[in-house]
Amino acid sequence: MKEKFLIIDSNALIHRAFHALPDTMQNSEGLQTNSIYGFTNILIKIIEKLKPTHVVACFDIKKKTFRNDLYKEYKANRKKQPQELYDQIPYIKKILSAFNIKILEEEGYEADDLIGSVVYKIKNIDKIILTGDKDSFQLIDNETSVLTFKKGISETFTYDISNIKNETELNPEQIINYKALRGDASDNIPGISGIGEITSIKLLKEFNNLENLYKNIENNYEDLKKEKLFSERILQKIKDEKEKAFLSKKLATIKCDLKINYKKEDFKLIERNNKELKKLFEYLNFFSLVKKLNLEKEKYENKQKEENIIFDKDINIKNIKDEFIFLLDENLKGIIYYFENNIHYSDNVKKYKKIFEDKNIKKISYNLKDIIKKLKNINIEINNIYFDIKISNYILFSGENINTLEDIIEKNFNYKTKRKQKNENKTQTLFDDIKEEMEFKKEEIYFIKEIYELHRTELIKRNQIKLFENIEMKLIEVLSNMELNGILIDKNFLEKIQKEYTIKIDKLKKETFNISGYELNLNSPKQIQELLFEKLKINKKGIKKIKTGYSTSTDDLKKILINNPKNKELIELLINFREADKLKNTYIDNLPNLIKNDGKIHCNFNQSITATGRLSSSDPNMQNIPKRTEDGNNIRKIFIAEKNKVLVSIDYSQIELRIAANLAKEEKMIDSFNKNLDIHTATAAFLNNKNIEDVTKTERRDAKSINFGVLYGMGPRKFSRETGKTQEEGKKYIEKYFEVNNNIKKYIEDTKKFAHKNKFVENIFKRRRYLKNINSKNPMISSRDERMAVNMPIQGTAADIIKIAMIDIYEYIKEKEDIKMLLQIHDELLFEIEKNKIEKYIPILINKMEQAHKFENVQLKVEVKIGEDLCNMNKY
DNA sequence: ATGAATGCCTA
DNA sequence: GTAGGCATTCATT
Repeated sequence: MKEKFLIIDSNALIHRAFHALPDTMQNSEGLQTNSIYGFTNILIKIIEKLKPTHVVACFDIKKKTFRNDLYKEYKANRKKQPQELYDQIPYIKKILSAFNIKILEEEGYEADDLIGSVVYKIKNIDKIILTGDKDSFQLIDNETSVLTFKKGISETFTYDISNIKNETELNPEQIINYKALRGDASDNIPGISGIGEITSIKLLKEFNNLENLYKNIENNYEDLKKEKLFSERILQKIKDEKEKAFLSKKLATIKCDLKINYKKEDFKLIERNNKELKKLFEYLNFFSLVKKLNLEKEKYENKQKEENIIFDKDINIKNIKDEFIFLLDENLKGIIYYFENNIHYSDNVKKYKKIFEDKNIKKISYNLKDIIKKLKNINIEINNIYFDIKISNYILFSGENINTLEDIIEKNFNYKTKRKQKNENKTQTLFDDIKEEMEFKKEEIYFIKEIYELHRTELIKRNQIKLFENIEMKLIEVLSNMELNGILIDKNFLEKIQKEYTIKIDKLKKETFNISGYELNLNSPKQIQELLFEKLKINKKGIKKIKTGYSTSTDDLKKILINNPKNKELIELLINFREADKLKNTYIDNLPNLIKNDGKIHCNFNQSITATGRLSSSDPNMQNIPKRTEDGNNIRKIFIAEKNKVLVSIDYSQIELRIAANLAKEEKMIDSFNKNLDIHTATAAFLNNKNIEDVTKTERRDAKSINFGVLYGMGPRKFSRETGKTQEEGKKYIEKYFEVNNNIKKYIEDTKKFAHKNKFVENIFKRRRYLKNINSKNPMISSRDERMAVNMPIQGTAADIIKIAMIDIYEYIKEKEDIKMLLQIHDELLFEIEKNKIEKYIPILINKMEQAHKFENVQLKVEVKIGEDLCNMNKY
């Protein structure tokens, strides 16, 4: 194996990490750890990547260096760094020792001088200098290269003999001459006044070094003046400031002749002390690093050998410190939990009622929403819902679509749980059922604890702990409550329309077959294609092409309707069949299966699915109940209020446009909202240079389409299709929109820039969305990510605002019997309130929703509707 | 049984 | 153009 010598400029890395990582990174004792973490992380990564055979870490001892004797102002401009930085250095040295990496430092010298001297002394080995600055470029030679960072500490770049000239326009040995002329503001090296980057490079290209430059200036001054390559002013300065130039050169020159009392072999990288490292990392709360070193797997395997489940005796609450990590059995009889470094099992959940209800004990688990619901069923309340790793996993890694406990464990620890192994090869059973389940849970509870610690560190590091604790964790109980509430169903009405729709659909089918001349499956796009485009030979021009031929979607059927009057009846029948069949299948036929004993439907709100922070709903999806068409809206009569109660719907008015106006600080939009104008009419007035009252219906519709379209990154093609304009007209219209709303344009551009640079975007609550294809060379793919990037901060901010409102409202209503929160439909909340209490509650609900977040420019606004069923809702 | 493809419902 | 859930058909384990 080829030998490689990694030489670390420790102080440079420590400073870099200190400023690149947030100061919120602390261990449980309050020690700031960002430098330690950054340094260690880089060290591990570089060792993995370069696989050096020898390593040394060089440190400054910064009192006064020999350079201050030469020039007392040297580095005098440097601010003293905060004490929090210096406090971290001892730990970095301890970590280096645990890695068995030699540390070099010497009074009166900088790390650079030690590096130079090591490079000079140790020959016949490839040397890589890891540093944060460019001073060490002067050391580059055939076997020495410099590895530096770009973008904080997230990317690296190697300078070596082959590329240094291209990158800096200078040879390594010219670097010190460059500093002699140009100076270095950060080190307070003076240089020659009035000579900057361009002139110094030009001078060095002409004269190569300082000595030769002065030889020429002193001997051929008049000739140089005549040549006019450099102005007389410059030449005079050079002449006048000779002393300063040579002093600067001395200051910039790395000393290479310090005595190094070691041989090459002394720097050899030997096996690290894992035990010591584990101890250090655990003290520092670096759980992700424990994992990175594969220390965790080792730990778990050892633990497994020595440990068995302890069946608990009566446990005393006082013995549970402040964290309770637990999982329940499916049948709610058993509980398995982590306590005093052992895994305990009890077959009596009820015995733990006091612990669950204790407000001082933090509850930690996976999928607490379902646990809360189960415990509620056996009359146990749970307080201090503290950490759910399903939720933390979503905040941290939502882009990866990993949601199950087994997958979260596998992702974090590269370990396949026994449950997952079993599921993958179904044939073999490890144990009998109870024993097997116990084995599975034992593993899972162990990993929940580890993941909790790891995720918590990561949330703090990314500054997302507030989002996690104040929004997502608090929402869990709210959602479990809504799911338990459910919404009442009018079974009689459901049975009635089921019969009606059966007849209606049958009739539509028969009429269709009369025209087509044969029976076909109207649900089969393939057979519809055959009928329309082959049997009837309908013109395919303008019809959307899809993988299997031509589309038969309603949109395209409507196009056919316009161009083929003779097929009008058939196409209309198909469209009507589609709508009726959809309503019957999706809503009427399925809902009865989901009604529980209380006559209600209890949908599931998923808190960890969407990419933007919204909730989603399933079984059934209560967020897509029809509304737009008359027949569709009629379906809503299925959902009713309980006796003596009403349904109250409160929805945010134009919440996304209000957010966009605030984020972009778009004056015209802000003004329109604050004057309480209809935003689409106002936009139309601006676009057409008209007064508000003169805006036509079409103009308003086009403006509405563009107002929404902009939030999604719509292009001229879609816009023209939606408004019936030509693409040319559409393009002009959009341009006009951005002229009028220039701040929106700027906001979109800035967001895209941020996304390209960081590969993620974030909303005002620090929720992130990663965009892994944003820099794809394929413009189809990269622009898709750009659109997602523009949309997420807006949609995601709206999502978090309504979550905050839900939390506030729940806090207020949770003990009350006469008001319940039933549903969230993205920008709307549905309540069920006793009829004679609506005047009491509605103003309070309005206030809590509108005050959920205070914006600087445009405030939030809601609208209220009331009704006895979801179809007939009237303005309040 | 499972998954891709198509289509349709919502904010 | 964004964000979802879900039903059906049809070809494939």
